[in-house]
Amino acid sequence: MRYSEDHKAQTHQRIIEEAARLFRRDGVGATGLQPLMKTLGLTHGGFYAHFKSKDELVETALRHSAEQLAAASSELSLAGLIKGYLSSAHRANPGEGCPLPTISAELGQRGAPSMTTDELIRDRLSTIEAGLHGERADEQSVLILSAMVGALLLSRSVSDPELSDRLLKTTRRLLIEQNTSPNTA
Amino acid sequence: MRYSEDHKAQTHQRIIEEAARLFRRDGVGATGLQPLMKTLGLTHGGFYAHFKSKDELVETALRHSAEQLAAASSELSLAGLIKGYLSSAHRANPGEGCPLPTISAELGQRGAPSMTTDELIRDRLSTIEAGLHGERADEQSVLILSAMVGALLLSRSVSDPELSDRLLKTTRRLLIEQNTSPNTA
DNA sequence: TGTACATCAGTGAACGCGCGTTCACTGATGTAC
DNA sequence: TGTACATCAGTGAACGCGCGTTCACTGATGTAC
Repeated sequence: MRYSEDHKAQTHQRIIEEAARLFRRDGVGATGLQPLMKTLGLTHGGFYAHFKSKDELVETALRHSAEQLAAASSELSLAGLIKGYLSSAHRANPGEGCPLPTISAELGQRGAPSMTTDELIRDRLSTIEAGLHGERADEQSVLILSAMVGALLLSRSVSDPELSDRLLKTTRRLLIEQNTSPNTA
Repeated sequence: MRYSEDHKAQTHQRIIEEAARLFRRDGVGATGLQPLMKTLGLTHGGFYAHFKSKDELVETALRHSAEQLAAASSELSLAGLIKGYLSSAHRANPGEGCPLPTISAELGQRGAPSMTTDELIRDRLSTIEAGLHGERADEQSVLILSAMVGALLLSRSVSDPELSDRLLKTTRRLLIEQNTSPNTA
């Protein structure tokens, strides 16, 4: 069956979006192409009309996640960025959130670290740095990003909800106190 | 064949140690029981004389990693702990290092977060807190642990060695500067 | 001391399963005449 | 305007593979007599 002009482009985009969600929520290795395509109401064979391999989809989906996140946080103040990143909502929805705590370990272990991770991290560092005032903003931005990623990762890995809250909220409060002036928060 | 008295206990321990290494280096999902047993010069069927399931081994190996790490860092000052954690050696050898940056995301995604992760995190927080002097040592310890885990994770996920170094070394320097007095470092 | 038997860590084939990937095919639509 | 043909996104069976797990078996050693 032949479809309307932009039908393929739409399907292509739907695959990327669903993959970006599942890769972050369940992990890359734990996400099969067959279940992924089924979720979209398609059969798995058709996947290869859109992507050369699963690896190519991983790369594309990671880039999509990065762009989506960049767009969502571009208007925020530094305090707003930290609040959103270290929020219960972000913790509860890894599929819609930052890919760094969820899939960067796996990508590193795969032995094929992509440039996209580098770009994502550099972007994040620039955004944070732009919201800082001190002399060593470039250095402090590294500490802030590391703490945000680490705190979110740990808060999701823990089974005790109180410990999870403590990790998330304490990091959030200290980062805001130590890096933003009260009136701009 | 029947072996000497403690032979089984020795094999049991060898499985745990190799698993702890491979789970951290390659990930839990990417580590098969068949290759694991082969590495030890055994066949895969014998695995079930030692463990009920792979999940049980995961739990046991994680606990082993945690205890090993606790022992290795018990004598260190806070500055020493931070230096060792955010060192090139630790970055280069995930199999011998902290399990938090390597497998906690995967354990969280599996949906079966274990109490062992909680214990490991609480232990680490206590150790860090004991090395701090200010009033809010309990809060600051959370920030420090988050930053250490995040920085190590990111430094391993990146493809540009310069960016990796920047993440590792900047976080190390700032954490030490901001949390230890010069004479005790 | 010598022999028969019990033990059980480890063997290796087999199980069903889901994985990523390939490929001959389908059939609705667009194009050519 | 009506018909023949080309296109190609999507179908679904099949491929080899490695996974976790099961199980009947092996055979060196310890124990019982």
